[in-house]
Amino acid sequence: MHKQLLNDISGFIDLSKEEQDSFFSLLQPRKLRRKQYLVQAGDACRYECYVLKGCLRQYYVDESGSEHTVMIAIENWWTSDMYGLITGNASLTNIEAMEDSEVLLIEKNDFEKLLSLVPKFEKFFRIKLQRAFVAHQKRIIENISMPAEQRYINFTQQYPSIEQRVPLKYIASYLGITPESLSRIRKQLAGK
Amino acid sequence: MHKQLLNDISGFIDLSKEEQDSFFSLLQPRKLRRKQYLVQAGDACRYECYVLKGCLRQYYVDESGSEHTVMIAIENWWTSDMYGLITGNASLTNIEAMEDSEVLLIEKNDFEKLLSLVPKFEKFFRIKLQRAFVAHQKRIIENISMPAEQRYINFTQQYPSIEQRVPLKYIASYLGITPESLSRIRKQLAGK
DNA sequence: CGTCTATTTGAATGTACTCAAAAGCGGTGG
DNA sequence: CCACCGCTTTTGAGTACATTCAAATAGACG
Repeated sequence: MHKQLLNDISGFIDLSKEEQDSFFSLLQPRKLRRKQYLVQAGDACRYECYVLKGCLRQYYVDESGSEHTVMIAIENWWTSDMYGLITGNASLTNIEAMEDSEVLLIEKNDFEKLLSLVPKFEKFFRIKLQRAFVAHQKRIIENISMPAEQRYINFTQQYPSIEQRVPLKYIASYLGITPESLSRIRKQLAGK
Repeated sequence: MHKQLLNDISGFIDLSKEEQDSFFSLLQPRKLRRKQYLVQAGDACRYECYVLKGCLRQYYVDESGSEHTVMIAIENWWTSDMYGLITGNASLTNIEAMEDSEVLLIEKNDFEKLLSLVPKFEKFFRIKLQRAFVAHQKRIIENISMPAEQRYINFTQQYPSIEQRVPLKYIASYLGITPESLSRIRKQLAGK
């Protein structure tokens, strides 16, 4: 069961049968419909979430009401409103399914229990977070140093075939540009 | 000794006297002159670095030779080229002292040793990385959703009095704008 | 004091934005 | 199965913001 997730984990730490079982016992499978929220800004973020199937987006809504895509999580990604999760405060972002999806949830308390009961998971998430750190720095560098066209090209390489799954307007908002600008950039690139 | 660092750590984990000592034994104090490199892009990143005093900047140099400031690390911050550190590959960024500085270094191998010998440090760095995760997401949101003027205002609030310490051109490159644009933004704001 | 670097200012250019409207696409119900 | 509706994407025109390049001014350091 949950072979996907186990594969992911065993790339970094070795779990005994018992550790696996106690981990799995904390996981709550859930199906999400397209457009269904996993987290809404303002609510507490109660879960860490692993995507088995489908596609979620995390987005921030600014004062003027515009949405800004923080993260696109596909199969085998972890997602949550990290701010809400670690502070216990209201979440800053929304997380919504863009396709009918299947996820595994770990409740905040269970997550903390897991970390203290099976310290190997401290290592696992530390490593995951280090990689996220590098990925975030990369995205920041791109944002501050590259024009939108180049950021779009990089995006399509990082998420191959995602354009067939996700409305372009969300990609635009991930890149920090308007849908109109993305449309023009794509037209531009098509003519090459 | 190293009270600063101990304070920081004890906010998150409790260390026994022995654990403290074994931790401190791994730390290498180093003084850096202004403009001295701690890491150069292309070299291996051998250290995790804690800033006791002074101010460092981490920056990326693109193909056209422009510098882009990824991070500004002042007192009590940790810094390193995380990519180089976790992969063992050549560093992607430079880290340079902007003031004469004092830092504590942990060699890559010692760092890994520490994590396996004293698992509490897994927790400590996991928590640090979670906070960095949130901070990075915040910066990404700002980059994709706010005009340069607002990003600059936020920056001055996040790093109060840093403008007295750091040349403006590095702040501009942190914000992803040219020094000329920052100059105009500041002029603009001054007239309010 | 002089030199080197950082910052400011100006003018022209370019990139991305807004607002408005048209075209395309997908799903639903008759 | 087609027609319609709502949402996404494209296109156009005008505007705003930030850039480039060049030059002047100001500051810091030896």
